[in-house]
Amino acid sequence: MEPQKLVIRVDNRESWSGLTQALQRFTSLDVHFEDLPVGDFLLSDDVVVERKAAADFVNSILDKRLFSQVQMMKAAYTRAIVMIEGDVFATRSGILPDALRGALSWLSVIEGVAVMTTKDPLDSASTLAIMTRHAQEGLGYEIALRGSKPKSLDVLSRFAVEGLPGCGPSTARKLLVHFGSVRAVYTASAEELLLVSGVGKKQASQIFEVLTFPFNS
Amino acid sequence: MEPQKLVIRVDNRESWSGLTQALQRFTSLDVHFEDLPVGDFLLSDDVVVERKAAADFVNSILDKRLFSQVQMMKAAYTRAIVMIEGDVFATRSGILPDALRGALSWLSVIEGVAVMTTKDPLDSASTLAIMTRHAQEGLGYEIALRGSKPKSLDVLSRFAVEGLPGCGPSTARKLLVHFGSVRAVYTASAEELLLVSGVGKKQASQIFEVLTFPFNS
DNA sequence: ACTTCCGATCCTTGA
DNA sequence: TCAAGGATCGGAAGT
Repeated sequence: MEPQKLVIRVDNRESWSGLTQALQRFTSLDVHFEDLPVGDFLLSDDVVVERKAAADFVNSILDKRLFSQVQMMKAAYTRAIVMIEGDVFATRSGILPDALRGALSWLSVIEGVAVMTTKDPLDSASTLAIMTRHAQEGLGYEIALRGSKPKSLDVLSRFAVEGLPGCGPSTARKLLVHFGSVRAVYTASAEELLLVSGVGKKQASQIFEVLTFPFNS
Repeated sequence: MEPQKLVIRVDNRESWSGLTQALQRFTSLDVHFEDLPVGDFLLSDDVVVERKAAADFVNSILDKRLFSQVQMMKAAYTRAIVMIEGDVFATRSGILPDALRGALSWLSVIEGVAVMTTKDPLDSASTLAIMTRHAQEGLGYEIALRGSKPKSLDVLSRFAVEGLPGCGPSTARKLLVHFGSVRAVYTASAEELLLVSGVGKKQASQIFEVLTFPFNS
């Protein structure tokens, strides 16, 4: 009997792309289109792929999109893969080579996100086809190797607090640890904010001002 | 005080290579030579790297060395990385492209082994230097989740509210108009949020969850 | 991601 | 005890 087709779920934003067209020509694959909350391809319930052209990859570093995207992917799925199409070092864009190496190393070594490089959309499609088979037929049981269970809310909390003036990653974390939740941070008085180390008089009043500022129309 | 040097342990078989020479010129690194039982570089007690020139990589697929080497690396260390120097698809060696893709996919998707591709020995050295720092110190700082911020109060208010899940510019504005201030939005209950047009049941509960989620560590 | 730069915060001093 | 100084940290902007 004919082997059952593998289902690959593709985000609607990718539906027009050449890659996706190529993907549909694989008889082994059943291509479904959906609105994926994060990522571009779902190879199984556990494996998500974000695909970026080389230039996009560089841009997503520069504007910091990459980092939040990766955090979301890790939060939502047990295995996250970034697929880079083309040569990132060839995109002359003023970015330091060490910044690129840093980003790639960060993905692999720190975040544990697999990086897959491809030559062009056709290569990407072929690679996705194979990865889909591996993800669905080759994994089966050993998903356990990602240690801690994902906590997307931690990321979202930090994201929310980093919206405050003068709050970067470090101060955001301190505030959350001190107050215990986003809501507690946002209901704090200027004096309470002042108690957090790293937050001085000036910053405390700036934050408080934003929180209580009466919004006009 | 001066930061302590990072120790990278290099297998003796690699000691003569151009890569290793380049590695020794990094002032941040302290290069130790040893007889490593498996792999070519130890970035920390947990992270091992096997470095292969593109042609070697292809050969190790053909004669099945790759499979056992990876198994041994995984057995001995918690994180294994394969560094491929050069373009594997450029090595005309009769191997089918799909066999290469299969091997790369197998490493990433099934074995959970990170694959790092580099252009040449110098690129490899720079990459190893950065990976070593990441393996031993992590980033050493935290990365920002958002890009740069606006400065005027009303824009700042919107910006703060846009940190909530599913809140773009439009929804943020509606929430602010409805509640009157950032603080009021952040103290709202799920039911109150639901009253705002554009916010449905699902989004209301998501928002509420982020607000009240107890932050860990 | 990395680098550089600047201002705020914090910490030490010494009167 | 507190103010002024300098060392340190964290955020912003640019590549």
